Amino acid sequence: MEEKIKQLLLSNANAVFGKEIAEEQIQFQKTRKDVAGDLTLVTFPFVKLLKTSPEKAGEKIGAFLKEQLHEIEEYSVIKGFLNIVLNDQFWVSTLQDLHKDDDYGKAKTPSGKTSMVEYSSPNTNKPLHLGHLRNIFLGYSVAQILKANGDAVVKTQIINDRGIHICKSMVAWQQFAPVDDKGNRETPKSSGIKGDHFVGKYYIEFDKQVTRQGFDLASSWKEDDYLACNDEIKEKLEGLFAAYEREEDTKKRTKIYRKIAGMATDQTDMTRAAKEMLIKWEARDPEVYLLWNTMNGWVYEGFDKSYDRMGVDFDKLYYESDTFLIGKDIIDEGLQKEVFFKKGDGSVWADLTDEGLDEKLVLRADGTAVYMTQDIGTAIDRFKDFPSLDRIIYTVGNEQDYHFQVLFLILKKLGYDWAKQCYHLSYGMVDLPDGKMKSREGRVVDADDIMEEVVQMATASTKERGHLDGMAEKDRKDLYEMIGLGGLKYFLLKVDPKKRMKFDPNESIELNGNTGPFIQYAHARIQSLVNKVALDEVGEIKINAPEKEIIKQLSEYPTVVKEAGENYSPALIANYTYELVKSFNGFYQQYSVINETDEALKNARIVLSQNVGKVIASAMKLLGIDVPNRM
RNA sequence: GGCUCCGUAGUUCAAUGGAUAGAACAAAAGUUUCCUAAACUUUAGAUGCAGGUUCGAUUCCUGCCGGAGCUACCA
Repeated sequence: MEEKIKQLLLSNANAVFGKEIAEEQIQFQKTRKDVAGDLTLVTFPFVKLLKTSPEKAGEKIGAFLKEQLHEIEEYSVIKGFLNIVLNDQFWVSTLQDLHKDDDYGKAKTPSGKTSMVEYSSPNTNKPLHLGHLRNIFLGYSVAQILKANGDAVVKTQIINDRGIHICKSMVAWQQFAPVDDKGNRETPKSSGIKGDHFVGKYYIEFDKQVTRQGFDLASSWKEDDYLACNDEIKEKLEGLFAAYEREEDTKKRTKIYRKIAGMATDQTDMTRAAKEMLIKWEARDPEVYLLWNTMNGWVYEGFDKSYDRMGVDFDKLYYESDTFLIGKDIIDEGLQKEVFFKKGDGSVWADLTDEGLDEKLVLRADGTAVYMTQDIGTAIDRFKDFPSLDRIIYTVGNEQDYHFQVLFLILKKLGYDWAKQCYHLSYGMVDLPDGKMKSREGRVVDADDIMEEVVQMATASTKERGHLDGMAEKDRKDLYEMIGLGGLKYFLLKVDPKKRMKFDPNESIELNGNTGPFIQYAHARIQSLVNKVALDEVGEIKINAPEKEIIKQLSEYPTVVKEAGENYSPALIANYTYELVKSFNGFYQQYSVINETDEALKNARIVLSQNVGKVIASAMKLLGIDVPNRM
């Protein structure tokens, strides 16, 4: 309808306004709740053009439109706002149309675009945490939304299975894992710990031990009057040690301790062991490779279980152990082409100072790859694998904004046209009440734990309501999962992805109010309702104001799906659905559907309810959330 | 220090430059002979500060105050 009015005004601009107008001047918005109207045109933009008051402009346009369009019942002008009331017939046919549409909300024609969505880029040295959950749910949902908008979508994952951090877990396991009487080290199987958690335990152990070693080393330097250090470091260390001994507050003391240890950590035996292992790994040392394969295998077993519970999947996997080699080749080529340059120590850099950025390391002096090396390789590999690819969407936290700015720039400098089609879907961090999560220090909300917890909560509150008489045990279990995970997903997706969000593990995830279960409950109730009536033939339909309001909301759904796609924002879908459900709940409370005596009105309410249910299910599907028929 | 992002009810979140800044939770008070009360209805409560642009600013610009991130031969 908006489009119809827009076209009408544009093509009759001379008749109505006496001159041509620009499309941007025609601005619609939703009519305020307390004002009669279904559609509001903002008339301020015409004031200057027509040299008249906003009221007069509104009158003029209103009169013209009413004359032209039979759908317009009446209109009113309040200040700069032309409020248009559409007649009931328009809304009845709107309802009938969307009722017939099984794919309501989705694009009617393919966009012709192929989009790759990367979400989840786990390191294989520790289990997933709450931050990954936001990342994974966000990326999965964006993939669904892009599909709904007609894209062909490839869901992918980049598995960071190599690098110094992996070597740290490996070194720690070699050095600290308990050995049984047969001489075998502890494994996930022997310890009963899930594989990813098992490896993560050793990564944390590495950090703990290396910190202690670092401190000890620095202390020994102190004994020897910092013989091993230059003056600047010596001075700093002296100051830190003095502060350490003076400080009484344990927390601050720990902080200083870490700082001292950090300064010396690079020189410890453990760090050296990890670095040596990385070099051996890149040289494909058989022993190191075996260890690496074994430990990564443990982690994948764990990840698979987690992904399965999350209900997400991938079409194609990329491993950095493969793509870093491509990256290294490209670095060579880039050196030839003088996109990169080599420093005296052998390290390779990209000079981005002309672009207002700094120099960026792309290969270490010892020849090993850094993150950037493999990210270059991965991108190239992807466009090789999928020649029809139009764009890659990287779902990665905003702490890496700079990294992606640099990556895309380097790809462009290397001459890849598609670099401009790469988009960093940058989402805000999940904060705990006392700040950021630090996985290195083990200060995280674990993904498996939080999933389990929220399902437990869903189980408890569902049992409490007791709506499940006659339901099989298996179905109940599935329902608890659906509600728990639905609550968790909705919680993480309802917030604008770009914004940082807070999560308090002590306050459990809310299941009342603006939540997943609130929406799931509305769906269950609607199913229960429509199951009570025969729906084969829709007879005559009549609507009143309350029905009209909800039809209006339903009619906005396709626009919301489109906007969610354009903005990569599942939050828009979540908020829309919440508003829809709130309206419907109010309606449901006040008016009876199956006891309505006016047949035409009853028909309308049944069809309306059914389609609210349809849109709820469709919208939640786009968020990766399932909805139950009973709860 | 440089660059970037963020400051909205007690708390967690909304608001393409548009009308009287919306919800939820927490607080207070109600609604079950009736389609699932995980619901519904009331009440109270907010744009960090100071300027500027605009018919109109939570939104855009400048400064200040407060918080975060990046600025690693970490990932």
